[in-house]
Amino acid sequence: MAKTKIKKPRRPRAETPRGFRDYFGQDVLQRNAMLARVAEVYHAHGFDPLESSAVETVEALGKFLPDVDRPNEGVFAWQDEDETWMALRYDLTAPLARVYAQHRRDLPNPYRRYAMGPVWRNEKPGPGRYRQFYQCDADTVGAGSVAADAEMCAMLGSALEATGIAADDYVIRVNNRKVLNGVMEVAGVLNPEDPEADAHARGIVLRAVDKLDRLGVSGLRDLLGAGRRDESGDFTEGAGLSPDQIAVILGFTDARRENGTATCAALRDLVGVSKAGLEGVQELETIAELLTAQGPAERIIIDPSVVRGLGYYTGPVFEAELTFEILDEKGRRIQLGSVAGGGRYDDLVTRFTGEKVPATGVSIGVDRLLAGLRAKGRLADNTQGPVVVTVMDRDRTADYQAMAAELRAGGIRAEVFMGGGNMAKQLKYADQRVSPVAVIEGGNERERGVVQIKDLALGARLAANIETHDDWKAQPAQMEVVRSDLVAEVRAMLARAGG
RNA sequence: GCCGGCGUAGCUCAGUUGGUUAGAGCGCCUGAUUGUGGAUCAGGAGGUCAGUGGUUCGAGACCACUCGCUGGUACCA
Repeated sequence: MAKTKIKKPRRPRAETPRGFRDYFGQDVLQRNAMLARVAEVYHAHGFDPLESSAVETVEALGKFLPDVDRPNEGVFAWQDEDETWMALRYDLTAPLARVYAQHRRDLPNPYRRYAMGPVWRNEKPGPGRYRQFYQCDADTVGAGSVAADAEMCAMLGSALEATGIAADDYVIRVNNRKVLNGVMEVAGVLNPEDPEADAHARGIVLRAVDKLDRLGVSGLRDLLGAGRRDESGDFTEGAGLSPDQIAVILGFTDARRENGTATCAALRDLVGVSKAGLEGVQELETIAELLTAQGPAERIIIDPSVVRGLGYYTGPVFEAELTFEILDEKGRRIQLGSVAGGGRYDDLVTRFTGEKVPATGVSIGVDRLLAGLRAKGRLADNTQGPVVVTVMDRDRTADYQAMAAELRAGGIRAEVFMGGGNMAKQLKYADQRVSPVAVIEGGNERERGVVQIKDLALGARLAANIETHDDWKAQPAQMEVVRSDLVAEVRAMLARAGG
C-alpha cells in the first residue's frame, strides 16, 4: 500500500439486529387483518382478551435461567436494580399461568382467555426463524374435561378457515401424551413405579418419533437404537433400545389406520395393558366422538406420531398442518411444518399455587400461517396508496387541505403532498406510493373553478404505447372536472380503475 | 452447537495464470420538459472489493483467523 488512508470516524451501521425484522405497511396490515379474524373466532367462542406484560420475572417464567455457558440460547434476560432477574416472555402460556395464579380468586372458573402479541427467544435464528415472532393463543384454565380439548381442536379449525385457509388445505393431527407414555411403558423405558428412571432415553424416543415424517422409518430406527449420522457427518445420539423395544415403538408409530375409530382400536391393542395408555386411548376416542358431533371431524386425524416437543403437555396434544406445497422466491419447496398446535398442560399453575389446575390451550404461529396464506394468495393486497393532492401554490395549502378533507369525508384515503419540489417530484412521489389518483389545481384551474384529476395507473398502462414526445406530453389519463364535483369524480375514477 | 457453500455499487452479478484509475444491467439523481410520474435520449452520483493479519515488486483474486449470510443438522418452553 503506497498511500496511507485517513481513517474516517466509524458510523453506526443501520442494520436490523440479527434475527429480527422490520415490518412495513403491507406486512402490518395483513397481520392485523389476520389476527382480527382469529380473535373474532376466539371471542365468539366466549374467550376474553388478555394483555399481560411483555416482561416477566425469570422466576415466574420457569426453568430457563440465563445460561452463561450458552448465551445464545434461552430468553432475553437482565438483572433489575434490586437484582431480580427479568426476561422478555418466550411464549404466552407461561405468563397466563402466572396471571391465573395471581388473580384466580377474582377470575371466573374456568377462565377462558385469548392473547396475541410478540414473543422473544434468544436463540440462533435460521431460515424463517426469528428471535421475535407473533403468537395468537386461546386457553381454558380450570377445566379438566376432554370436552375442553375437543373444543380447542374444533375452534382451531374454525380460526384457520376464518383466516382464509380452505377446508381441504389443512389437517389437525391429534395424539395423547398418555398414549405415548403407555407405549413407553410397554417398550420398557417407563416404569410407573419409578417415573424418573430412563428419562433421558424417553426424551430421545419422543424427539425421534417427532422426526418420523422428515427422517422416515429407517432414520427413526437409527435414532431409537445406536444413533444416526446425517449426510453432513454430524452424529445424533440414539436411545440405545434393543430391537424388541424398537419394534414396539415402530409398531406404535405405524398404528394409524384408515379412520379414527380403527386407529384407536389399534392403539388399544398396543398400549391397553398400561393404565395410562388405556386412559389416553379412551380420551382420544371421546375427542373423536365430540369432534364428529361438532363438525370438523374429517379434518381431524388421530395420529400416533404427534409429539409436540418435550414441554409441559400432560394429555391430548394436537398440531395443525397445511397440506399444500409452498415455494419460496427461488421456486424451492419450503417446509412450513405445523402452523398451530396445543394440548393439555395440567401442571403449569401448580408451580405457583401448589394446587393442581387443569388447563388446555391452542397457539397459532402467526408468521408461519401468514407465509402459508401469502403462498396461497389469500392475503388482501394493501399496497395501494392514498389519493395525492399536489401543491402548485404553496400559499394556498389550506385550499389543498380542504380538498383532502373532502375526499376523506367521502371515504377516500387522501393526503396533501408534504414534501418540497416541483410537479415532477410530486407525481414521482405519488407513483412510488402506488397512488391511484393525483389531484392538480393551479392558478389556471382555480380561476375557472376546475381541477385536474389524473388516473395514475391508467397513465402507466398507456405509457407502454408512447412513441413520440408529443404523445408523452398529451396526458391522456388526465381529465378536468368542476371543483365542486371533486369527490364524486375521483370516486368515479377510482371505480373505473378498480373495475 | 456441528458440517458445507458464499461475501465485489441500493439490487442482481461480471472481473482472464496475481499486473494501469475495479465494470455492466436495473434502480437512484440531473437535464432535454421553468405545470405532469410512467416511454426515449444525454449526463452524473454511488465501492474501506465483509474485517484483520500474512505471502508478494504488486492482492478483489492466494493463505490464516474473525464477522456476516446461506444450505443441512442438532436444540426448541
